[in-house]
Amino acid sequence: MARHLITSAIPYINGIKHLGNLVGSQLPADLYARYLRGRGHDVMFICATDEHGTPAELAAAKAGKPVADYCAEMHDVQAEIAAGFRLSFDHFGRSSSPQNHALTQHFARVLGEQGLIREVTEKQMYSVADGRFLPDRYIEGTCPNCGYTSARGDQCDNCTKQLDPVDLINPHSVISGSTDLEMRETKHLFLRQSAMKAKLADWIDSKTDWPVLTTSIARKWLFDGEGLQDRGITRDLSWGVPAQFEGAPWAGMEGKVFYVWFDAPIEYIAGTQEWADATGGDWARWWRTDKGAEDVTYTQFMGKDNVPFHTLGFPVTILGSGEPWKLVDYIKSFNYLNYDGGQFSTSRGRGVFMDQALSILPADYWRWWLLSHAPESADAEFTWENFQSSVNKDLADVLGNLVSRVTKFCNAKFGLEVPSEVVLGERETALMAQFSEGLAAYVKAMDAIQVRRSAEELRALWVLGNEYLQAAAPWSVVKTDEAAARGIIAFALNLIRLYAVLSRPFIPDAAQAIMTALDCEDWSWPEDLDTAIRALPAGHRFTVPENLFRKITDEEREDWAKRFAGRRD
RNA sequence: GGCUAGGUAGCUCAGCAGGUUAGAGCACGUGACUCAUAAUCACGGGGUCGGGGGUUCGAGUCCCCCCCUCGCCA
Repeated sequence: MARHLITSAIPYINGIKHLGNLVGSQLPADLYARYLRGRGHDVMFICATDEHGTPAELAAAKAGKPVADYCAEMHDVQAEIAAGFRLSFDHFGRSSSPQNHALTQHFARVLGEQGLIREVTEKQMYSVADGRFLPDRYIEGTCPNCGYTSARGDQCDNCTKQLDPVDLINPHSVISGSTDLEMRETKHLFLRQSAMKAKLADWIDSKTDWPVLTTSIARKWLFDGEGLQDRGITRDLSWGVPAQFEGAPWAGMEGKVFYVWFDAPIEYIAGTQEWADATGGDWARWWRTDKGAEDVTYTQFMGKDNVPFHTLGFPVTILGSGEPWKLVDYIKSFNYLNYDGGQFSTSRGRGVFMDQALSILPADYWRWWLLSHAPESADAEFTWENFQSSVNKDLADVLGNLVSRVTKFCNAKFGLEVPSEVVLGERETALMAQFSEGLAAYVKAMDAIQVRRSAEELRALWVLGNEYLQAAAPWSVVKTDEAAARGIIAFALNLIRLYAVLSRPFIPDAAQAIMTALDCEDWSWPEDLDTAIRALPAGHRFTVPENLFRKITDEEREDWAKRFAGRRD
């Protein structure tokens, strides 16, 4: 039994995420976590909400709520939706937790003591009326380029020109509307990533088995242009981890907090501490190599936009601390999922959001499609036609119908119990050989976290069941040799139990429905097929389950395509 | 403009340490079967692997140039 630490990139707090976000990190992480648990390994699967920063403040202001209240509410909303998708986190934490406050300040202090943080004085826009410095996004004015009156301090949304706040005509504070703005000197902390460049480069070079997507992005940031740059890790906000604290190796940082990309990954650790505090568990054995984590395999999942923070920023924090923290072993990154010829868009409400998805169909339908089309080698594309045909064919026809025809046939001819012991005849032995080969391919793909390939191999196993049944034809055999027909069905029922076990990482609800119908609780992984195929003995009672999956009709498909094309209501 | 990843059957994608007639699923056609959610199974049609050069006995698979798409950066 091995020990696996798994983290998913933590979703930002300002609203409900769309399917592209889901398939880029949380869902494949869940697949892997479930698979490893299924194999009997010890798994710690951590996720959280990323709550600090400007967008959270803006979203809270828009909702007319204090930012702390807003985040608390949205965390609960996201947690509920995650549960709806059956994401099996051991803990779904919050980057605003006391644990993360303390740990982020701990890392900042240690990094400061290691000489990896420097103070930088720069000029920034200050709002006298608001009594605070304003991030670029908090300033609006008229674009000097196109005349758009609501251009932001960092960029004009109308003509997309990159701007500096001082470029704006009639600049004003987004918070108060005040035009009483002035440039003032201010001090920020920078993480000296550049000092760790060689070490990071060696580390990345040593990861020859990582996805190209991961290493190529890391190398680009390491070597592109002038190479890896130091990055500011503080911001002028009130919502966040205070940058001035007792024992801090610097002064004058009052009113500033750490920037999200610094504290967000630290939440992986703090989230585990939250779990420990809630359950009485031991977090250190997962994260401290001096306290039991030396044999932990740590895998991170994320979309490609998050790769720089996980290959450079966070490792600088971990390695630079000089303390024995567990460093990531494997980074699985994903491309983007597009929606019907364009991008998913949170701001324009284009595409399907997680809550909407669940309101239309149960989690398994989405899990199956998303995972079997995960954007691994390139950006992938969601279309309703593809979704409909995949779900109908793979889930309803290939798997669902197999379970249905076997259980119903048995009930009709022999009643609601396994009608015979499993006896491996020539046909069954041949199938077991094929199955064994297919299972090995499935396991190999899962071990390598090849998501699409895994789905393909799993489906191939389902198909074997149909091939077997079709060739064995118990419905005609029963007319001349009832004992033989009983044997075929006993074998098929046991095959179905195996499908439940093997399919659980992808479609946990359907897997449970099968097991419940079979009145079985043996979820153990079929390390030995010959034993596993006999798990349900003769006379074992079962029930005929409701159809596992329904089909998506053309009318529904057209209706949904129309509904999600534009504005989210 | 720089960089990344791509451009392979109608659709979604595999394949790429270069090597027999280029694969899968879906869709399509024919047949089988009738237990099952008009499901399943078998067989078949269909691609000059973005374009052009080159290396090689041999190239979707390596090199060069060009075109197109997506994203990141400037």
